[in-house]
Amino acid sequence: MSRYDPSAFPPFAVTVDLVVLTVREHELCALLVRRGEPPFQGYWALPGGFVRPDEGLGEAASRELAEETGLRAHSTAGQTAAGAHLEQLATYGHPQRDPRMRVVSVAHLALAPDLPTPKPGGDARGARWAPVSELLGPGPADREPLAFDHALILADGVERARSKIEYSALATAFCAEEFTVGELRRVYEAVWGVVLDPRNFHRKVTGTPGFLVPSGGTTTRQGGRPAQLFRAGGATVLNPPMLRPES
Amino acid sequence: MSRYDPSAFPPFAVTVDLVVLTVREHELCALLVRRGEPPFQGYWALPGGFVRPDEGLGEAASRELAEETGLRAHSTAGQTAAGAHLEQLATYGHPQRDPRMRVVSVAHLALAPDLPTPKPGGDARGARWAPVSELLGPGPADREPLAFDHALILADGVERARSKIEYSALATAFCAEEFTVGELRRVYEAVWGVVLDPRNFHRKVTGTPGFLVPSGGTTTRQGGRPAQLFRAGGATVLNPPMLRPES
DNA sequence: TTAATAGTGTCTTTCAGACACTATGGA
DNA sequence: TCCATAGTGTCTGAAAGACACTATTAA
Repeated sequence: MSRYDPSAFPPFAVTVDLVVLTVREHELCALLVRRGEPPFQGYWALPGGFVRPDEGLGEAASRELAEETGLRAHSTAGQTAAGAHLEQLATYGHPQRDPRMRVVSVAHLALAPDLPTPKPGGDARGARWAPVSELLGPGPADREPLAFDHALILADGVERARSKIEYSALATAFCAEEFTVGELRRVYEAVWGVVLDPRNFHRKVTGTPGFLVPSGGTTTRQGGRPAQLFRAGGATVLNPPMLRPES
Repeated sequence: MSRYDPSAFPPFAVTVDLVVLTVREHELCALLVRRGEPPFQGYWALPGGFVRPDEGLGEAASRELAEETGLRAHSTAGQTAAGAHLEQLATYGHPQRDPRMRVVSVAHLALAPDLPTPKPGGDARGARWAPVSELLGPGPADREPLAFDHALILADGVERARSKIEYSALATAFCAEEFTVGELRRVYEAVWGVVLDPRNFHRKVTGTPGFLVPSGGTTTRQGGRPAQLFRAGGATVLNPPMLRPES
């Protein structure tokens, strides 16, 4: 009973699927594409595709992300100007998840700032940003289902994002290169679906070493008193963490 | 450019590899098996094997765990008598990670109580529990390397375990069905490689709702004053968490 | 002036960490 | 008796949450 018999392995197809999240108009949104062929023709699905024979899993995810959004991914450290955070999420391999053949999908999670194009992707298929609240949660049972097991993957990705912004500086991946404390707070509020105290949030976020560095300027783009502009500091883990309010 | 063309997908082999951790004699240990055939013949490796055409990824991991250790896995909730915790860890698919062919491995993490058999597995291959400290970290450069990318997978699994016992009740998966507070403390000390204050640990762990439930009895198996016996409570997330000492 | 957002200060409670002290068994 | 471990109490400092108050812009 050899463990790796190259002449007699069961054949699998391996794909990557992407949970691409952004914050638009105070709402957490996910990128969906419309399927142009069966199965699930006409359904909305997560972007994704086959892993090529000579590329790694992260490479494949990065390539798909660029094809769909034009974003360059930074899978290790924080993002820069035209970049997004990208990390592996989980792998889904239920034998019947694709009705045609055995497909194992390595899902990845990408966090991006609000993109200028409302309908991204140069592809011929349709694409849209859909509010996560309309896709998941205790919504009406008649809402449009996603293709394959993509609702499950999306739910896992959203939960990963919600929990990771507690202990890491990842929330800045949703912001532009320069942002205010208020804009960062609205990111947390949108991702968690809560309302946070602006004063406590300000004290906490500016008091966490390495989270934010002042970039010098100010802006009044949110109205009111001019707010300092910040960039993401080098820190990846937050100490103390930003704790999500309970229940 | 169809995304799922069943007639022209690149063929992959899909395996599961297991990071099986336990605590033996105050040390965090991982289960290794010796490879009986090339490549890496004679090297120590993580247990694992091919995913069968009709089984899911978690099923495959559970089957491999049972074959290697006799443990039944409980992948969702806490473990029971002869069970271990099992969860998906991450997927490794570098194109050259196996010299013979394209293999994508879905690694899983299993946490088990100290097993009665020092050399587990009814298989003909050798197997052993190896202290994690001897396999990872800034040890001597002449230490025996693991097969494939298994050192990387092991490091990721150990880091996952170290971080998960902070926020979840998973540390009880390393204990027998009934255990004392001191035994649980020694689990934390072994996994984190630190020394904890017994009094503060006791106060914290007994004050966290749902973590421990008294089972009524006492034991003196650790010497000293008789200690209360506990079972794992139903809680999966700990609030407040058990924070790992810094640096 | 009013409305809106930015930012500071202050109080209370909770909890982590340090550590004195008591309790209860075995050798 | 001594020694080991179990378990409680008490103090201090850090930080979260509630919220009064000031600051600075645009309409």
